[in-house]
Amino acid sequence: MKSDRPKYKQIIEAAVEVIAENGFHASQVSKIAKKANVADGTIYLYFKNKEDILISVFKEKMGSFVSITRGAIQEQSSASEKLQTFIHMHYYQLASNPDLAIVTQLELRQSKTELRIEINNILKDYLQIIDDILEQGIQDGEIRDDINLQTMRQMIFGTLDETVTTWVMKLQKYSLTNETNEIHQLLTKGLFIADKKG
Amino acid sequence: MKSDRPKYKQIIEAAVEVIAENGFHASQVSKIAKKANVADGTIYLYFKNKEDILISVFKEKMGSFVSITRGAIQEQSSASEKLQTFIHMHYYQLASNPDLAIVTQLELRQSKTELRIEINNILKDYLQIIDDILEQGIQDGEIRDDINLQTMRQMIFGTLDETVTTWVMKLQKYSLTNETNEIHQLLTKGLFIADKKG
Amino acid sequence: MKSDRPKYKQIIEAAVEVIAENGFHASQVSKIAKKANVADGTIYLYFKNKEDILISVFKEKMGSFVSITRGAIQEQSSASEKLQTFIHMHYYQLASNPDLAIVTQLELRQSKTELRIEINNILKDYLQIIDDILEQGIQDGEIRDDINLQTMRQMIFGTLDETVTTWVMKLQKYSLTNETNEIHQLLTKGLFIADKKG
Amino acid sequence: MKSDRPKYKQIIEAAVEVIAENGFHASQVSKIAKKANVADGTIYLYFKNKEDILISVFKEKMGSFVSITRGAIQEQSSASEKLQTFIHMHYYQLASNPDLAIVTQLELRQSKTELRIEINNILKDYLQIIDDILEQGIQDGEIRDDINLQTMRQMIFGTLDETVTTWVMKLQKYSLTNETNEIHQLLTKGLFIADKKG
DNA sequence: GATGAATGAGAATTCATTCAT
DNA sequence: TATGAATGAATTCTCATTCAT
Repeated sequence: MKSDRPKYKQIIEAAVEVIAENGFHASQVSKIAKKANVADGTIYLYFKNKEDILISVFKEKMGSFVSITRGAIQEQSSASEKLQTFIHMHYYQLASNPDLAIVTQLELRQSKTELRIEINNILKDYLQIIDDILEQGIQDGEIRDDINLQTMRQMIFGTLDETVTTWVMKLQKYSLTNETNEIHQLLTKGLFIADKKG
Repeated sequence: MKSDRPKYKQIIEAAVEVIAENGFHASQVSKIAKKANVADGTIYLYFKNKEDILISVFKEKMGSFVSITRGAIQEQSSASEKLQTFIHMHYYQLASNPDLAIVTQLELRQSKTELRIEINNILKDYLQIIDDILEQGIQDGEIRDDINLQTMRQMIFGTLDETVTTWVMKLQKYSLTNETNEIHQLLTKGLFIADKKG
Repeated sequence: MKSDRPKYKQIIEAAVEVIAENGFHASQVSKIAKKANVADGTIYLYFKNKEDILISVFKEKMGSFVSITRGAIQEQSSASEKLQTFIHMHYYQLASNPDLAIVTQLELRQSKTELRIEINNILKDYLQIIDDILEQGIQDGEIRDDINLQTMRQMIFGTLDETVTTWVMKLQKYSLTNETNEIHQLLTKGLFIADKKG
Repeated sequence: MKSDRPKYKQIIEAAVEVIAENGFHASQVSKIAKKANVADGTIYLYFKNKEDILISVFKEKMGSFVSITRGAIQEQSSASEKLQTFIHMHYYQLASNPDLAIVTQLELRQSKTELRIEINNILKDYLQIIDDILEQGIQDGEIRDDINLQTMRQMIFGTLDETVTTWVMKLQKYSLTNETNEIHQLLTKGLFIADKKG
């Protein structure tokens, strides 16, 4: 399996660094090869083309993202706690990998539309975690069942994504994980004051 | 003022069409010039460079977006109604301009990081509308004051943005404006069932 | 018309020189551009791609080849004289343009098979001259009518082509035009001694 | 002797097939290796480089061409019969190996100029057969002695070569061997009607 | 202002060849 | 001998931008 070969990982790691530093378009394949200590041509033994490197970085990282996040969540019982953990892990993992955060929030979006579709497919596994939490919450009577699950998931992911992008664009000057509680509050209880809801 | 000159609008409109159809990178300046019925060189009498076209499309469209949206909102009194109107107008305006939606949700994101900063600046006027609604809501005691206004705005914008992007990527197969109520509900009351909040 | 623009001819002439000197594959487009005193990109305003330069060189030169040869031939009356003139002109024109001879006899053959087909099409006008001579000769009772005209043409062209290629490969060390009479004799009377034929 | 080793022949045969099918330039060494069921590197134990494969194919095939042709010819006595047999064998052997015909008539010509010289050397043994026939014919008084032997040979070979190339490019749609008699007639008696010669 | 012919920088990718095993 | 993973040189072509008219 190609991802077992050591050079594969070498190239992936080099790519994250180089792309975060220079942006995708300014990241020449030769630059990535150099940082990975392989020949230019070697890249093409592992990746179809330059875009495939980007996709693969995302796939690879998303894979561990998913398993780590799932691991953390299953230690929680209620949907509320699970959501809290999801938010925390999302922020935590990106905050711990600023290079990766730059790649996912900025560089990955610069790809061609067709690529975006592939990216979305890879994202599905991750979004499924949200869906699972929501489903449990609905069954437990914790989460409202009068609204489309997909819509709820879009709010959650859209909110997290926007907050991370803002944080990246503000040059990561503040703690992202500190936002966890506020965001959890907002997502679960909404903008409006409860009394007013009655 | 340059935007009064007839060819300026011609080029802007041509650019929206060409970019929506081909994507930003595949939209050669010469293609835009052709569709606008001007010479290639003429583009550069109105725009600094190719990116400036993209920015200007966004600025131009955002300008009218902002004034139309503000117009609609001021007819409402409560923060809740205003937010509802904001959501509706956001969806409505993009749904009425599918080409523009493609440009804002997909193509505009493909720009270089430095450009994204400029885009964010243009966006500020639009985001200010959200902030104004939130401020009023807080003052009126309608909206919670225990959470950072910026955070709330990020949730609102992030949610809208994600829902529109999903809609564009799903090839606009369903009605976006129909989502207005659900999204308003979700944003204001949150995911969780009110009873559970106590 | 593009071939009227001065740069077109400039590039064609530069290409003949560069290709004759270096061979087609070793003739970088940039080298041709430099010799033609135009920018690399300018080449592509006049030619589809590198192969198109080669084709165009051939087309252009063949065009004048055809008209000059036709002009010379029409001053002759008998098929025999016309054939003699054809042979002479073929040798004379290539001997006067050693660079062109290298291109037609060696470099042009190195092109991809699909290209060879296009080359053959261009050649048709030239081969038609032979056919015209043969037809006249047959009608005049000068040339045998018991053999396929195409076959006769293949002998004539094949013989001329082979003699020129040999001359090019022997580094043009002898006079090609001096061969005219012998070749004419051979082609018209054959290898065998007439007496023996009876 | 390297040509005794089994993989040598394997590679040669694979090369003929691959080159005939794809053309020389599109015939990657790895493709030839795959078809020959050897590793890429193995090729280089038998051949200096990719061109050497092409040359060796030609050398190998030409070798058997020469011996088969010589064998057939020595059964004939007169120069006329020998020439007839030579023409027949030339056509027959290429018509029986369409792949080889493609390689000799089209692909082999696409090689670099230096290579063409080496090819010509290999060809010499074959051309010598023609020279031998001509020499005998001259001594026997069958063939004219007023014309350079080399020139006569060029006519013969040029004619055969052109007819075969035409046949290959016309996708081998007609019988090549059927041409034998006409070509023999033409070469020996010439284009012109005998009566006219006097 | 308007034109559009000319410019020229810039980088992904292939594939013949090598060499450690 | 045989392998095949790794190498890295080498070049076309595009297209945003300019500037003489």
